This record gives sequence, structure tokens and C-alpha cells, in this order.
Amino acid sequence: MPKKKTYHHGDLKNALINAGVEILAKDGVSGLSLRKVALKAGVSHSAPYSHFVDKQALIAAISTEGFRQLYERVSAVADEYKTKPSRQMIEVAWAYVQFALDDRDRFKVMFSDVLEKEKEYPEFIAESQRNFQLLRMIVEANQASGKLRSGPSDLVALSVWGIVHGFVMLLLEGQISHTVLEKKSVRELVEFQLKQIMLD
Amino acid sequence: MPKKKTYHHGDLKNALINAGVEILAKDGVSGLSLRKVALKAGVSHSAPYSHFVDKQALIAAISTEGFRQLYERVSAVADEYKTKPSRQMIEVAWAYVQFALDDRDRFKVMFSDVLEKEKEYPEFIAESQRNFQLLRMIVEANQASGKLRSGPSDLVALSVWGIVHGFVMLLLEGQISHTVLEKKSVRELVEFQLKQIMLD
DNA sequence: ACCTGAACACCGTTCAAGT
DNA sequence: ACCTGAACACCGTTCAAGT
Repeated sequence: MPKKKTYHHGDLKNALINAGVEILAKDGVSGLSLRKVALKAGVSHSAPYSHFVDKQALIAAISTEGFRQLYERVSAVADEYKTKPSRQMIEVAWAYVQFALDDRDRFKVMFSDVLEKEKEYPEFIAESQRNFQLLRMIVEANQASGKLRSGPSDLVALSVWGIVHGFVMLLLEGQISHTVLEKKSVRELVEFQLKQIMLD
Repeated sequence: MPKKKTYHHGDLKNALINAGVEILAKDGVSGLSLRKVALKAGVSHSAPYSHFVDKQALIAAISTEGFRQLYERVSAVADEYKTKPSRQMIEVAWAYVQFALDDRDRFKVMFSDVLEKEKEYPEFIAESQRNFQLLRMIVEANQASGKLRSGPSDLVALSVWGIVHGFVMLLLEGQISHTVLEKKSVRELVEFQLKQIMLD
């Protein structure tokens, strides 16, 4: 019953971000309009401009928040499997896939458009680099335990990210053929992908 | 000097597709409007509806045409290196990357949205499957020459596609860190990616 | 069958005005 | 400083009308 007039007081900015995430989940990318976001947050259609210079800036904020949550999930899983090197990499990859599947349109938005004016969203870039550094550390742990081949950890991390990200993108866009999806579960396909590049 | 009033006669449909591709190259995804496409083709803003049920259908047609061109390029390269098994896979991958880089926004469009109503665009699906079958044949040739590990060719093809597609997507979205891009050229990075999964 | 022009609902953005 | 409401340009889509 609370949170009704709550918005007007302090944190409209975050309320707009959350409203955007909800609309993304319900109506998809094409259904995300600034006016709908404002309506859902209970303010006029021009109110968002007090907090974001334009629609792109709202999307950048949604993406930045998305990367923060992705970091939480991935680092939690990496921690959980710290003592099981044989499963750590696959479980981290699986967390990434689930994150994408949980909120498909937010994930798509996180990897589209936003970066057109690179320098304009330093928080977004910082959050994205933070995620890459996390992956890099996980890769180094896997190299140390002999699960991944040696070599510059940034390049190997790019390989791992690329193979999982590519799979996710193809899956989200419906590009993976029915005959393949009938043979293997998504989880099995991720494992198959990863095994191609892992040792043992 | 010809092709001015040419449109009105026979092939407005293709003229609209071509206009769309040009706008995509010049103004990007966000600049692609049905009204601009119509204007560029020299017809009224409602004329496109005689050929496409809605904007999605035009985008589907642009994507389908894109897949056709991708097929031409990839199959030409695969043919060219048919007698050099050691280079065929990398050159095919490089052709894919170049295709994406040549027309970034068209490539993005080819892998976004369109498939939301799956069954609605049978030509798109057919063309996309045709590309996958081509890749599968290339993979089988590479398995035969010992460049790729054995296993179900559709799954291995998915691996190869995923690793290259993931790299391209991350590159297009500016997600590959500057420090990595300073160390290696795009071509070298593609080779590095591919080597992770290839034998020898 | 193919195309036009008016019309409608919706959108991003700006700006003068209010608190 | 933050928000509202009117206004403007642009958009997707529909439809009656023209050829």
C-alpha cells in the first residue's frame, strides 16, 4: 500500500530506471517509450528530462544497472565454485546465460545502441570493464588449475566471453535450428560450447 | 540518368528494400523509418503498404536479402580455399567479420527483432537455414582434413558460428577493451578466437 | 492492382511557467 | 531544483479515393 506518492519526493531517477526495466520485460524493446516510463512512474511525460538528457541516457542507465546485477550474479557463482575448479567455468557461463534468458530484452538493450557515443556514458563503460576484469580473474584461476590453456588472460577471457555471448545471442534471436534444440537442452549446448575451448 | 520514374512501373518492392539498406548504412537503425524509405524511393509514405504488411515485414525483407548476400560471399570464399584446408576456416570467418563490418547496422538488423513472430517470415528462415547448412558443410570439410575435431557437424558448426558471431557482436557494440584492440588487429583477434577451437 | 492524401494515435524533445 | 502542460516535428498505420 505504500509507494504511491513516494516518487515525487526523492528518487524519481531510480524509479524511472525500474519502470523502464519492467516495461522492457513486459512490452519488449519496441514497447519502451519515455512517455510510458514516465506514466508508470506517475509523473508527466517531460519529467524524465530533469534526470536524463534524452532517451539514450535512460537506456544507458538501465544498461549500467544491468551490468551491476550481472556482476553480482557472476561473482557470487564464481565464489560458490571457487573450490571446484572443474565446474567453476561452466557454472559462471550458465549464470550468464540465465541472466540473459531471465530478461531477454534488457540483455539485448545492454548490448545494443548505447555505446554509439562512447565517451558519453563513463559509468556504463566502467561497469562493463569491471565485468570484464571479473571474467579475467576467473579465467586466470581456471588457467592456474589447468582447465584453460595458458596465454594472455585478456585474450583468453575474450574467447570465453565470445563463445558464450555468441551462443546466447544466436539463441535469443531464434537462430539456433530446431533440430539442434531438440537434441540437446540449452544447458547441454552451453557445456558443449565451452568444452570446445577447455582442457581435459 | 535513368532510374528515376523507373520505380512506379514494376519493382517498387525491391526499390524499397534497397532504399532501406542505404538508409541503414547512412543513418543507422534508429534512422530507419518507413516514411524515409518511401521518400527515398520517390513514392508516398503509404505506398510501402502495397508491398509490405508493416515495417517489420520490410525489415524482414532487408534481412533476408542480407542473408542471401552473406551466402554468396561465404560460399565464394569457401570455394576459393577449397584446396587449402589450412586456411579455409579462417578465411570464411574473416569474410563473415568483414560482412558485418561493411554494413554494421544491416548486420545488427539481421540479428535482431525480426524473428519475434517466428513463422511469419518463411523466406527469412529458409535463407538463414541455408546459411547454416553451408557452414555445416564447410565444417565437415574441415573435420575431414583434420582441422576441426570430430563430432556432430551441426553442433560443431554452432560452436564455430557462436565463437565468431560472439566476437563480432562484442566488437560492433564496442565491448572489446581498448587495451586488447591496441595489442592485436581485428584480423589477429579473429584468428586467435578460431585457433582456440581448431586442431594442429 | 497499385498508389495518394488526409487522418489518427503515439512518440521524443523543447520550453515557458509553476512550486 | 524539480516538475507540468502546451507545442512541434516526426513516426507507423488505416482508409477512402483515385488510376
